[in-house]
Amino acid sequence: MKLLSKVYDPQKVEDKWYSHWLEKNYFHSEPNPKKKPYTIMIPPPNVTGMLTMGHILNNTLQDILVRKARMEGYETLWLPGTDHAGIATQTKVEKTLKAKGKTRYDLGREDFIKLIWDWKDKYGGIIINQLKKLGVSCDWERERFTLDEGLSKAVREVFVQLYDKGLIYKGKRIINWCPVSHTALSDEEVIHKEIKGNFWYFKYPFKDDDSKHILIATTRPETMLGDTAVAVNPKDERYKKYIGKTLILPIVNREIPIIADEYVDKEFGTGAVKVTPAHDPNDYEMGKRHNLEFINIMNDDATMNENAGKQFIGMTREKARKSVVKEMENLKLLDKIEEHIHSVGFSERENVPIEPLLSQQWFIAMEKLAKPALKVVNDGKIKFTPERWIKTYNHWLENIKDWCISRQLWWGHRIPVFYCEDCGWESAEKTDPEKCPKCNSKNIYQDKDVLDTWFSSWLWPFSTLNWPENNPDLDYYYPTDDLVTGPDIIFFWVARMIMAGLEFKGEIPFKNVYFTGIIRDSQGRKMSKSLGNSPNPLDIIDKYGADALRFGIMLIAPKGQDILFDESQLETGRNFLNKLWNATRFIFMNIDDNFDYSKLSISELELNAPEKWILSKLQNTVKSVNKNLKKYHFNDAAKDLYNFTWNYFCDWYIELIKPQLYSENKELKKSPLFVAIYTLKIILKLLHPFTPFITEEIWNSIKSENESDIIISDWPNFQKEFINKQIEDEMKLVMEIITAIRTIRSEMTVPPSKKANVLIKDKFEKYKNILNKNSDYITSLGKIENLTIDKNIKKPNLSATAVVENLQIYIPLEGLIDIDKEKQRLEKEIGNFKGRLKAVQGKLQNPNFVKRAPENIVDHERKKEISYKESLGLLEKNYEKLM
RNA sequence: GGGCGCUUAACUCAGUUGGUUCAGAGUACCUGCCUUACAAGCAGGGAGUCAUUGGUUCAAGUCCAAUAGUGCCCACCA
Repeated sequence: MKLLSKVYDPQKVEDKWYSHWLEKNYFHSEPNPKKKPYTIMIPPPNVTGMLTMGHILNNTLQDILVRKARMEGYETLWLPGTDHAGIATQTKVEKTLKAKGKTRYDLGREDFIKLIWDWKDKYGGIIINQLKKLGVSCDWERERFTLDEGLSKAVREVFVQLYDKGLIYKGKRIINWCPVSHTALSDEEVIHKEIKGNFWYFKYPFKDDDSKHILIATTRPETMLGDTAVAVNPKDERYKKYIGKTLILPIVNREIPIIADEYVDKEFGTGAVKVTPAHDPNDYEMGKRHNLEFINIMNDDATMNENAGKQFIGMTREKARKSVVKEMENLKLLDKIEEHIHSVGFSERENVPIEPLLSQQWFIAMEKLAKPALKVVNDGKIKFTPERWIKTYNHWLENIKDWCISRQLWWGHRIPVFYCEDCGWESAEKTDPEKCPKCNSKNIYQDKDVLDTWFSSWLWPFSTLNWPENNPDLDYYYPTDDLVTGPDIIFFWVARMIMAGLEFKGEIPFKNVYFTGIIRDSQGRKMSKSLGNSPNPLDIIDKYGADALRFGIMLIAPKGQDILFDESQLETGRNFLNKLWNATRFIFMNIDDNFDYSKLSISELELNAPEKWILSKLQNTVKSVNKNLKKYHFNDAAKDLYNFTWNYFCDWYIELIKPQLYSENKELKKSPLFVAIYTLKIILKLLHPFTPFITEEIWNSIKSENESDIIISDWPNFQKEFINKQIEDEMKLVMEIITAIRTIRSEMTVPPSKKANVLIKDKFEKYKNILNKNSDYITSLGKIENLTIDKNIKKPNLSATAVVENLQIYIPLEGLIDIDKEKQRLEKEIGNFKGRLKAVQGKLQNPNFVKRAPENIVDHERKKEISYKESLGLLEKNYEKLM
C-alpha cells in the first residue's frame, strides 16, 4: 500500500507511465493470425503544425477507441504520421530565408529542398511529441511521413496507373492562382468570402461611330485590359441590333466584337458583359464557344505584364485597378460607380484573393472514380457518424469536377512525367529513365511541377502499409476500422481516400467514419491564431493534467456538434479525477496490511443490501458505457462513468459502508471493502480509455501481483447475474427516507453535529422487512440518535413530518421547531402533490386515454393516483395538527 | 440561389425508440457544514410557457409543417 497525497498530482504520474508503456512495447502491433485486427490510421497532422484543441479532441477520441479495442483483445494498430503539407511547409522555410534576405531561387531547387528536409528533421517532431503528452497509444515504430520513400513509391505507382488509363491529363484551363505562393490551387483550397466592392460602369464606344457606346458593368476594371469581346443575351431586345458589330476597347484601342451568348443575364448589370477569357472561368467558356482571343495580362504574381499595355507593366492588381479607373475617367468613359457586394475567392493558406488564370496544369478526371465511392457510402458499406454528412458527401461527388493536382512548388512529390527534347516523347514513369526509350536521346527532362499534398494523403490508408508491395501487414490490417476526422476535410481527404481505396486496392479503406465537431471559443468563434483565442493545449496539460483535459473534453463534446470551449469546463474533469483519487485513498486507508483481498471472490462472500445494490448499479453502468461507446456516444459514456463514480459509488456506497469499516469486528468489513475494491477496479478499467494515466497509477497500486498493467487488462463485459432489480427498489426507498430526513434537518436548520430522534410509522407494515434490514444505514446517514419503526406511532408534539410512499416520518424537535417554517414546508409539499395528482387525474378522466393507451401505462397512472392521494391525505392531516 | 445544423434554467449543454423518476447535468446562485477520503469537498434548496404558431396522436422537447432568430457548407451571376 502506498501513501497517497490528498490532491491528485498528474505531473508526478503522466510521464512515468508513458515511458513505462513504451518500454513494455504495448503500443506496437504485428499481424497475429490468432487475433482479429483493429486498425486506425491517424489523420496525419502537418509537420509544421502545433497541437490545437482540434487535435486534442480528435486524438482523444481515437485513443479511446484504440485503448478499448486493445483491452477487448484485438490486435490493435494505431498508425501515426505526419503530412509534408506542401504549401505550408515551403512557405515556412521560405520565411526563414527571407529573414536572411534570400529567396528559394538564390539557393536553387536542390538546395532549397535539402533545407526543408533539415527543417523537418529539426522541427517536424514537435507535434508528435505534443501528441505523446496527451497519452496517445500510437505504434511509433510504424510512424510514417507522406514524403518518405515508401509513400513516394505509392504516389508514383498511382500517378502512372492513372496516367496510363488516361485519367490524368494535362490541359490549359482557368485555374485558381495564388499570387503569394505562386502556384495553382484546387477548387477546395479556395474560400469564397463576401466582399464589399464596387460596380464600375464603363462606356465602350462603337468603331463606326465613337459618339455612341455600349455600357458595361464590372467589378474588376483592371481585367478590361484583357477583354476580347462584349457579350449580350441573344434575346435582349435592347442589344439585338448590335450583335456582330465592333467596339473599340478603350485605353488598349483593340477592336472587339459584340457577341450573343445565353450565359448573359438580361436583368443583371447593364445586360452587356465584358469578356476576359483568360481571367474568368465563365468568360473562358464563352471564349471557347466564340473562338475569342485569350489574352493573359498578368504575371505569376498577379502584376500586370506587357499584354496589359506599357503604362501598366509591373503594377499590382490593386494599383492597376485604380489606374484603369482613372484613365477611363479622363477619357470620360466612366459612367458611374455603385457599391456592390460580391463573393471573392481567397487562398485558404495565404488569405489573399486568388486570381483566375489561364494556365497549363495537370488534372485527374474524377467522374469515374466518384461513382463507386458514392455507392459504398450509400449502400452502408462505409458508415458515417453522424449520418447527415452523407448528404454533403453525395452532393460533392455528384457534382465533382476534375482535380487540379499540379503545384508550382518545390516541396512535394515531383510529377513523374518525362519529356524528350529531341523527339517529343512524353510518359509517366515509375523509375527515372536515363534516356528516351523512343529515340535513345539523353536529352530528357522531368516535369517541373510537384503534386498537391492531398495526392499523397488520399493513399494514406494503404500506402502506410507499404502498398503497392504485397505484404502481410497490408493483408492483415487493411481495410482499417475507424476513421476519426473533422467534417471540414470531407472533400479534401475522406472522399478522396474512399475513391483511392476502391480504385487501387479494390476495397474500402475504412468501415466507419466518425466526424467530430469543430472546437470554437466560448463566443462561438473559430479558434485561430490571429484572434488569439486558441489556448495552447500544452499549457492546459500543465495546469490540469492530460487526463483531466481528455475527460473534460469528452464530457462537453456532443456527437458531431460544434463545441464551445471554455477552460473552466475542464475543472469538472479535474475535480472528478480528484474525487476518484480520494475514493481510492479512502479505500486504502481501510485495508489492513495483513489481509490479502486478492484471495477473496464475490461468490464466497455474504453480501449486504448496499453491496448487492452497488454491484447491480455497476453492471448497469458497464452495459450503458459499452452501448454508448459502440454508438460513438463518447460524452454519454463519460457521463455514465462520472455519475456512477460520484453519485452512486462515492455519495452512497462508501457512505453506507462506513460504519462497518469503522467497526471493531474485522469480519464485518470484509465484504463491503472487497466489493468496494472490486467496483473500483472495474471503474478504472472502464475509465482507462478516457483517462489512461490516473487509472494506470491507481490500478498499479491496487492490483494483485498476478494482474497485468491496466492498459492490457480485460475490458469489462456486462454481467447480467449481478443485476438485482429488487434490491435496487429497496435501496431506492431507503435512500428516499434518508433524503427526506436530511431535508427536514436542513430546512429546520438542525446542525449535522446534533443527532436527532426519528420515528417512522409503517401503518400497514408493508416495508417492515426492508426497514428492519436497513435501519442501521438510515441511522448512520440520517445522523439519528434513536430510530423507532412501528405500525402504531402517534405523532409526537412539535415534530416535523415527511411522507415517503405511505410511510410517515416524524422528527421531534422540541425547542428547535419553528412552527411557521414547518407550516410553509408542508404547504409547499401539499401544493406539490396536488399538482401531480391533478395531472394524473386529468389523464385518467380522459376516456380515450384509458381506452387507447397501453395497459401498463394506464396501470402506472392509476398507481400514481393512489399513492399521491395517500401522501396528500397524510400531509394534510399533519398540517391540521399544527394549527 | 440550394443544402445542412442549432434554439431546453442566469451560462454551457444532455435529453437515443413519443408514455413510466422526463423536464435533467455541470457551472453559477442561496442556506447550513473545516462530519478523521476529498472545501477541487459534504448535505439541502430556488430557478425553465423546452424559440413561435399550427398539425398528427389517448399522449409531443421528442414526429410533421410553417415562421422567426442564428451558424455552417455548397453554387460561375459579370
